Amino acid sequence: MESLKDLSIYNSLTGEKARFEPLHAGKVGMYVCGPTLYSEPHMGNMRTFINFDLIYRYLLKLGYNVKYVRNITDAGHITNSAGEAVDSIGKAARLEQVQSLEIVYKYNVKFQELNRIYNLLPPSIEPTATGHIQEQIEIIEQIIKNGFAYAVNGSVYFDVRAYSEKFEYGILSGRKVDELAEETRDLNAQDEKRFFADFALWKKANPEDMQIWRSPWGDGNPGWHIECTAMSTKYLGSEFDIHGGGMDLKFPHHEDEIAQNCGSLGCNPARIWMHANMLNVNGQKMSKSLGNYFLPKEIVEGTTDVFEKAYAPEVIRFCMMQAHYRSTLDFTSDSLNAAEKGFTRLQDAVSKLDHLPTTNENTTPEVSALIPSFYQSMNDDFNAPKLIANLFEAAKMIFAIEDGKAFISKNDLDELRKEMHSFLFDVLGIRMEKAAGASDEALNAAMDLVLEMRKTARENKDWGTSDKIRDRLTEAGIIVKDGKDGASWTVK
RNA sequence: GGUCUCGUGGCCGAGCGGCUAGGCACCGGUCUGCAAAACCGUCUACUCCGGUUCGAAUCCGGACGAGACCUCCA
Repeated sequence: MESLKDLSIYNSLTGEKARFEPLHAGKVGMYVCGPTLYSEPHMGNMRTFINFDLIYRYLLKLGYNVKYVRNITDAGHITNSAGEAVDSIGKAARLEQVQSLEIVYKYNVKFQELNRIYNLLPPSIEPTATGHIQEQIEIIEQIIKNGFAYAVNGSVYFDVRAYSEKFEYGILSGRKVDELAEETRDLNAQDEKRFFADFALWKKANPEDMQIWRSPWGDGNPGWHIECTAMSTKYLGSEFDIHGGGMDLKFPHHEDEIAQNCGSLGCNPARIWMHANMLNVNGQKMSKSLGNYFLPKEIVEGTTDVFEKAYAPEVIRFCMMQAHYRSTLDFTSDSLNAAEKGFTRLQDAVSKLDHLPTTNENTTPEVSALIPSFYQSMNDDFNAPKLIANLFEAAKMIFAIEDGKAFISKNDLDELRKEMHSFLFDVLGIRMEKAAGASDEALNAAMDLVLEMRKTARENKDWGTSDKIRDRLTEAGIIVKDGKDGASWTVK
């Protein structure tokens, strides 16, 4: 059984899959870059968070005691390479004529609501950048003390050249310091920096900034990358197991985090770096200008023009789980509809688990192989699509058992039910509640009566009445289906 | 321009050197008063050109194509 817990993880740092060995037996420290709350997270953001939720859930499933830290960026990102002040949060706040704290709070409430809708487990801690200004200042002081940063006119920059004499800048993204100059498109940003690749740790305040803090270098605000270094260190220590985020954060954000950690504490913060891939919509990266941009809530409510109909959050999550976290995923009406259909099939099979015939004979070998396959798939770098294929195999076997073409013992059935539920609900995080309609008792009672009358009509071969009831109900939005065990209905 | 991914059947997507996932659609069948649904079965792909190998979708080289990052971005 122990081999069932032999997890391998792909490490972006090495470009290889390796057996996972936690730094401290039985415990995992994981840090994931969370949302920047100057707007509502879009569907692409959600995919990353959902993927790390899956990873968190599987680590828990394997019995690890996981400390999962996902930060909230609520301090403005300060500079771009051109050296212009870009205080995203302040900008959005002024636009909407409110205080920055107010806008961050507003979007945080929305973000937490999305977490519930999409069934994400709450992380162990969700620390905010603004709540850790002091820690950030202390890290910056340490980096200066170690000789890897310098202060200029109230700002502090990381000294990439000094750093690269002792450490390797670019180990994560495969960049070479000497080559960085050639690949930078904009070379106008020299201004205060000694070297074009240097990046801000602390930026002097502009008069129009909405968020300003005091520091040893004067009033200002922290650089974009330093908050993660400060918070990961505070909650997980100088070195921990897993650091994750979206692919687009690999450079410069994560590269600079490594530099800051090495520059202050002498080591790479994480043993394993994991990067989740992007979500495409209709073959292209989600973008407002392409018209394929939508919010996680809009697709659930059917209020986006990108798709013709609404999709349940479980269906969206299921669709996402059918692609590996390291692959790009394309959302189209076809892929979503396919996921919806498949999800229903799996749902049917799972519900049959509760009243499946068992035998005293041996369980069919194909059925016995099911549970180990679930673990093997997930142990292979969290291969959820493969797990789902295994679950469909299980569905097929469940139908076969029902038809008497395969067999399962009582004990094995109990075990299969337990593990299928666990992988579906706990690991994939997919809810399988009964479809809507069941909540309205009056409607249920009325439908029971109508279907009973129709049943009588059918027994009398009164097809006219029978079909009239079905057609009128269809018009009213209620679909009636005649099965072997009588008629069933769903609201559509 | 630089760095790096990737190119799988009608569509979405696993695969990491031999045993050729899975879902959806299509088609065929079972069931059914009809319809729908459901279940069963079928369909055998790997951008192109070289190379390595007994054997390649899978490794190497090249071409073409797509995308990401280099600038706020999950």
